[in-house]
Order: sequence, then structure tokens, then C-alpha cells
Amino acid sequence: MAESGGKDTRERILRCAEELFGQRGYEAVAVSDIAQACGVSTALIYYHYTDKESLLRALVERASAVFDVHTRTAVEGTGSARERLETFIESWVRSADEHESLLRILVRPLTDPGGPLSAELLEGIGRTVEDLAAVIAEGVEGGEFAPVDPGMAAECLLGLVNTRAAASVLSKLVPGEPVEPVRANADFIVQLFFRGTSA
Amino acid sequence: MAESGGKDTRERILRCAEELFGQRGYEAVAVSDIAQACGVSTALIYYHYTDKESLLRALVERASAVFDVHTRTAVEGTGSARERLETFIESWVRSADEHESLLRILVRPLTDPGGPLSAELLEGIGRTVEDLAAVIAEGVEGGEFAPVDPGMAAECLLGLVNTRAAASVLSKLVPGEPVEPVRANADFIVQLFFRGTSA
DNA sequence: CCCATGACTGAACGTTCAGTCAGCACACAT
DNA sequence: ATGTGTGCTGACTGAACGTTCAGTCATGGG
Repeated sequence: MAESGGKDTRERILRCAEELFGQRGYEAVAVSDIAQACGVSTALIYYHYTDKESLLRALVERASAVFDVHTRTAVEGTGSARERLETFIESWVRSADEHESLLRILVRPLTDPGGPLSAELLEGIGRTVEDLAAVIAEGVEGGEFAPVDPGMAAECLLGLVNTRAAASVLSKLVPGEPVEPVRANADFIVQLFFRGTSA
Repeated sequence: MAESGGKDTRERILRCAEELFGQRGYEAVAVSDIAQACGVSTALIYYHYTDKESLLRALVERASAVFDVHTRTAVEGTGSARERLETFIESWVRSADEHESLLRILVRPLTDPGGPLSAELLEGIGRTVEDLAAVIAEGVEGGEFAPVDPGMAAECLLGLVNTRAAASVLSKLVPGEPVEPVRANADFIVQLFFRGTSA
């Protein structure tokens, strides 16, 4: 037992921050909000983290760890380009569902540049696009895909999988919109990306 | 000449706000920033607009006017579902390019719920999705499209066209990313949505 | 028993920012 | 001249927020 409180609350603080940042966005959340949310004084947060921004940075690292895996396995994995992209889509969408707040933190600068860490985050997104583009280019050269522009296709693919996160925002905040099951959504994106809507 | 200054500066203020909100996001922009950007005192902004939020509201109305047209003509227009969706895509992407800041203001709550006006904005996005879904449903019933889920397809379509706005953020902030010409982008989305990437 | 250390708090400080207010300048009508 | 209204400003206020700091409390080793 003993001195367990330390690391423990550090983690609790981070999780509260994750949820609040994900729900309301970085600037809309006061440090005192985070403190209150996990029953702790504001000063304690500064005991464990140097900055408000360093809290965000810790979350971004965690988020990158979760989502970058999928891109890396798509690039380095074996199998056809299509197979690798399919598993990319499935695992990304699943992670998006499990770590909704983290994904929102990652992609936020796309609609809100000028926020904190947006330069780093955009760079990360740029790398993801390039990685996906490489896989798509492989597929095009191998005759698996039509001769599409890999860069554009990669952007669109990322746009599609991230639509998941956006859709969950929508469905939570506008009454009519139903929550789609994760699996159905991933399958839908796979179909749309590879076959389009043609009859 | 005479009292021309009134409406004129009112408009100038709004345009400065549009640019700054679009670039940095609502909360990152101080009212005094807007004032400085168009060479005017802070107090004058409060003379013309009651609130900081009312500035945003004025912009949102303007943005809705620009983008809702495309949805309405897609719903009410004549021609096959596919034709109407194609012109929707083309005109939306063109507007996205011309009114980048406005679009960013419109879609921001997707990655940043909890911001100001996010409820209204999300509702508007929800309506757009429903409208598109209706057109897609028509196409499915008429045998034009495969039997896809119209709601999901509509979400994905909107995700695709808005990827344009995101891409422009990307290309401006990460060095490697090139700016794609508008036309090529629209055509790409049309192809991807209707035919996928199949060879 | 004492002291060092780590976890934690309450109260404050400095700054930033949305919003206010009293008043100036100028045009026009009387 | 004198009033009236519109467009506009500089100086200011109150609140919120990030951040700091002095100090409390429990624990565990010497």
C-alpha cells in the first residue's frame, strides 16, 4: 500500500482532463474545472503538471500512441493494400469509438487552427495522410485500385474515418440522429471507399 | 456622402471578425483583436453589435445562407439523384474554397462541442445530413444506388466535402502538403463517392 | 522521537478580456 | 447660434482564469 496516492491521482487528473477537454474543448475548460471534476485542489494539478498545456501534451502523446499504431501496421504490415487499408479502417473506427475524447483532441486543429499545439497536431495528421497515401499508391501501382491520386484518396479516407467521431458528436447533441453500431460504420466506410455507391 | 460610415464600418467589422474567427477560432480571438484588425476602437464594436456572440451569430447566418442553398437545390431540384448530388458536391466544394473561414465556423462544433452556438450549429448540420439522406434514399429506391444506408451515406458525403476545408488547413500549416485545385478535388470526391476506388 | 519527504490545500496575485460609460466631433435641422 | 442625433473613442471596471506560494498533514527511515 503506502505511497500509492501519488501516481494514482496523477492518472486520475489526466483522465478528468481527457474527458473535459474532449467534451468542451481545451479553452472552454478551466484548470479549476478539472480540479473540481476529480475532487482535488487546483494547486495539486500544478504539483503534478507544470502547465495547463502540459496536461494537453500528455493527452496528445497518449492519443498518438493509440492511433498511430493503426497507421504503422497499415504501412508495415503484409497482405494486399486493400486488406491493410480495411484493417486500418476497422481498427481506427474501433479506437475512435473507445477513445472518442482523445480523437477529438487530435483532430481539433482541423477546424480550429490557432489553438494550443495545433502545429504539432497538424504535422501528425500530415504524416498519417502521407503514410496512407503510400499504401494507396502501392495499391494503384499493383493494379488493385483505379489510378486515383493517392494523396487525395488518403485525405478522403482519413476524412471518412474521422466522420465517425463527428457523427458521435452529432448523435449525442441532435435528438433525431441515431447512434450507429461501430461495426456497421466501419463496414460502411470500407464499402464506400472501395466500391462507392454504385448499384 | 455624409453618414455612409455607419453601415460601412459595420460590415468591415464583420469581415474582420470572419477572418480572425476562421483563422484562430472564436475563443482565441479577443474583441480588441478584431478592433485592431480593422483600425477601430473596441467600444465601436459594442456600438454596432450587442455581444461578442452576436458577431458570431451574424457570421453563422451569413454562412448558413451560403451553404444551405446547395442542400436545398439538391433536395428540391430536378434530375436524377446522382446528378443532384454531383452538383451538390461541386458547388459545396467551390463555396468551401471561397468561404473557407465561414465553413470552418459552421463545422467547428464537430470537433469542439461546448463552444458558443454549438447546439444551433449541430442542429443545422443534422438538418443538412437529413436532407442529403433524403436524396440518397430516393436514389436507392430508384435503383440508382446500391442499397446503402442513406443516413450513413449522407454523413460520409458531408464528411468528404468538408475534408476540403480541413485539407486547406493542413496544406497551409504543414510544409509538404500541396494545395489541390478546387475542380480536381470536387471531381475526386464525386468519383470516390459514386464509384469508390475499385479498378 | 524527530526530521525529511511527498501529497496536498487555501488564499492570493497578475493578467487578460468582455463589456460599460461619459463625452467628443461632426452633420443637419431649426 | 442652438439643439439633436449618429458615429465614434479613451479610459475604465468586474470577473475569470492561469499560476504561485506559504504552509498543513501523513508517513516512513534513522
